[in-house]
Amino acid sequence: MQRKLGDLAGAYEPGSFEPQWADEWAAGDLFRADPEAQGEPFSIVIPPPNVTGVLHIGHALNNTLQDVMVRYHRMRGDNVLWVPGMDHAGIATQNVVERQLAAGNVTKESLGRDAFLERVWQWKEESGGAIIRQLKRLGASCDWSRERFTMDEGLSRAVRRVFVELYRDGLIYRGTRLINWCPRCLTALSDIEVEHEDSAGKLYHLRYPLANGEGAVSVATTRPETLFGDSAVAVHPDDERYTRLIGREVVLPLTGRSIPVIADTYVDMNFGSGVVKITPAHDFNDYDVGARHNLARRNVLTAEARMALDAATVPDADVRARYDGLERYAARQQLIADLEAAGLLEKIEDHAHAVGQCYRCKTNVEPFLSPQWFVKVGPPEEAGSLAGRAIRAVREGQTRIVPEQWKNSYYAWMENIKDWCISRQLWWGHRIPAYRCVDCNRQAGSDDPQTGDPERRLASEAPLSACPYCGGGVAEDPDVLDTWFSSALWPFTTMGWPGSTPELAKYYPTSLLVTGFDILFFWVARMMMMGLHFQKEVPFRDVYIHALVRDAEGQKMSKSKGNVIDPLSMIEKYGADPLRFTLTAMAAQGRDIKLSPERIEGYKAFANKLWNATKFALQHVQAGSGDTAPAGPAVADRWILSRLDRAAEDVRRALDEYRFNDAAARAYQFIWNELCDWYLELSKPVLYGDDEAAKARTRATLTEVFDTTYRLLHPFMPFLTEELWHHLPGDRGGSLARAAYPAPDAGRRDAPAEEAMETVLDIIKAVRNIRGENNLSPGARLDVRLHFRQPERRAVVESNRKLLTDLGRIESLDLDAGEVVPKAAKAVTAGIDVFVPLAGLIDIDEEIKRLEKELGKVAAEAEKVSRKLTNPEFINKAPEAVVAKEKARLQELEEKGARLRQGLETLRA
RNA sequence: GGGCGAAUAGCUCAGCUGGUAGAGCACCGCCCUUACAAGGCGGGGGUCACAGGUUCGAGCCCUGUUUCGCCCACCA
Repeated sequence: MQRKLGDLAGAYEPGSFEPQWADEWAAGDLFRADPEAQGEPFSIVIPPPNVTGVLHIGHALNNTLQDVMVRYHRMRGDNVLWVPGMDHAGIATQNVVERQLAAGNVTKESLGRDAFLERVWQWKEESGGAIIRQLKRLGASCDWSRERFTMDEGLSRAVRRVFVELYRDGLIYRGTRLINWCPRCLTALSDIEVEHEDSAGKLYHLRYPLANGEGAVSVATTRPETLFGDSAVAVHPDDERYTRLIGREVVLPLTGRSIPVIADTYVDMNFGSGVVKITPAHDFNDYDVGARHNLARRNVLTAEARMALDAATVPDADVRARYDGLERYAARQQLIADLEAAGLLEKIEDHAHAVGQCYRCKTNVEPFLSPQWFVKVGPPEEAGSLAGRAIRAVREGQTRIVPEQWKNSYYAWMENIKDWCISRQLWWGHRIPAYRCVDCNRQAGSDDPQTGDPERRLASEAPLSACPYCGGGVAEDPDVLDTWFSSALWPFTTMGWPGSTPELAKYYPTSLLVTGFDILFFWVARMMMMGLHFQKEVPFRDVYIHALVRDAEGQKMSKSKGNVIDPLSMIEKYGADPLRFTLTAMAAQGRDIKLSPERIEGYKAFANKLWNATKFALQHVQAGSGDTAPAGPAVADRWILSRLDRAAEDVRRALDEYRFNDAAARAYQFIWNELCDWYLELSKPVLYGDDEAAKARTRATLTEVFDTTYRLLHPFMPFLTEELWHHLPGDRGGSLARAAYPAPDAGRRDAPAEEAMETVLDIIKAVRNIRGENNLSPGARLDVRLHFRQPERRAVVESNRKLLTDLGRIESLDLDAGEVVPKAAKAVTAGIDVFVPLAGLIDIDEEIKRLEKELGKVAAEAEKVSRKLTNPEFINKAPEAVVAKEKARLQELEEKGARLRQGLETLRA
């Protein structure tokens, strides 16, 4: 994998090396996981992107964060597995292909099921790989040899096994229930696949005449067209306005049917008239009320949400003829017109309310009575139920959710969970492995005692050709499973379950799941339930929930708004590394990311900085290729190594705690502010000097520091660091991705060097400050005189005289100044007074102003601290260490103030 | 109707267990100094939304208020 570098001469151009590295990484065995190998397991399964898509910015964030963790752990020497793959995304993909067909005026029905599925597979093969290619371009270090697809052979077998086992355990059942139905997709949906969008609707007040002719009751509804399906009207049992009516009957307009007035506490006395129409087949509340009162369920709609009235429901043939086949909203208009004509429309009010919409096509969903398959997930309070176990696992900390605030959402949802409708009337997906015996019909064993599905069902992993009970013919269930059913199994099916594989033994439970909160319920919760049931163990130890990426204005990105930031064009324009670094640096826990291209551009400058710094270092390191092993490093060398050691420790800690932004910021800060701004500048006097031994030492340090820095930064910017790393001298045989991550090293930590350098840097900063504040030219060389209040600092200054004079642009440096230097600018650092004699350079008034400003700050600060210290409460109650610190600080400030004042007096004199 | 989160410099945001308010960009001044003008050096700028409370001490903890944002929910 040694890659002969091109030229570093030019500027940083990520496009010139990123794609090559992406190819090389993907081609090799670099990221292949070996369950037999040594090392602590660290495993992640990718949240499988839909085959419908291209990489969007959310994927870029999600996979960048995973890759940061994966590369970090791999470099730490862990045994790492990152499983890539794709999701078949049943309803979404079917919709895409149907739309394509529609463009050619073809329907899936005209093609037939098998031919249609062939088309979907074909489409999957063509475009399904795009996102994988894009992930590679982003730098994702997955084990590409293990790429899985939710509908591949192995996973499909696992899905059938799971279905059959759950069915046998009584955890999957079939029943005719009121479910959410999309009249456009023509399929059932689970509760969470319905989105509730507040919209401006109307509240219609209708009059239902009393059967005895004594007037009418007023009924408020948002859905008048379901009137035909009414089985009762309900009032609250305590509502005195209506107690006399309970048990009487009203006449349902247009049908002539008499329906009872019932009492149920579900009714809110304060809403509308306090009388509610009860339509058990078209409303979830009414369904429950109907069940309590044993009311008939009259379905008045087709699957397409058109009116379909039978003679029992609406005896009047004319009425039926007028409504049958009318689309639901047309029927509403018709009904209002009819009621108005009959004098039964009291009023219409504006009324904002939430209407459920299909999460895939935004069509208003219809509560619809139909036979479906369900997973029995509750009751949540029952410890042994699927939901109960999933709740307990998080409560007991077997799985940790980060940031913790999401735990509340998880609990809240889990504790109110209802059975999961898993059948979909689609073609694309896992065919439900269940059969209906054509001959055993009407046997005992009805699934649902109340609504009754009187046909015996058989679940079988292998295709079934005859009924095992009677030998008769069987019909395969035409439906497919909810796409989330197979994703719920992802953490263990991708590892070879139902086989017992070395992968499962080594890598399950996975170490970490990185995902967005939008699929916490769709996916995470279901994986918890299925993992616990089938593996007797949680599917992941940690769940890191990241934020949503928004545009610079904080708007959710959407195609219709046109504010989508396309990660691929960002990579094209700025490079994958800057994009990755931006996303990582902005990934603060619990906060959405407002992304703008300018930010990425900013981090490209950072990459460029490191690129150029490397150019500088190599130019010198290569010149010294014949160096022998240097003697002990100089203080500046020890200092930068010590600082780097601190940075490594901080970055590691941040990553261990999933504080991605802190980790990125710390690496950035070290590289730019310590390595580039200081160390490289400090190295110049040595490298351009003529002390060969010192040069050799500095070259060795440069090599070591850059080597370690690339390792440190590699998880964030893999391409740049890999490229630069191979430019370093020596044999860099493998890939940086397999090199060791910097670990805190007591040998590098060097407090005396840090303290010594602080003295030197303080003097340089003081001189620079005087220069800048007095508007002296940066080129002007100054005479500087130092007075040592703490003589022990003299030695370090003396031995770094060259650094000081170069970086401070000092003409002459006098270490023997007295306490007072007339007509000089003055700065006070720890233990040292810094004087710059004016010698006609400095405007005395300007310098007086500068000193006054400085003194003002110091005095104000000293005043604050001194107030604190004269407060007996503080002295008595604050911890000793805090008091001591404040005392020291006050002394320091007072000393500094006195010195500055002295400087002022000297100038004024 | 519940729940969660946010409010800190002109802008975008950090600020981990309460102990000297930070960064990037923008701004001002001086510099094309032999890695980098995608740069260097120096500098200005904040009643930490508001009102109370706890504490020796609050951006951080508690209560309330305001303004945004999100999630969940079957008020017809």
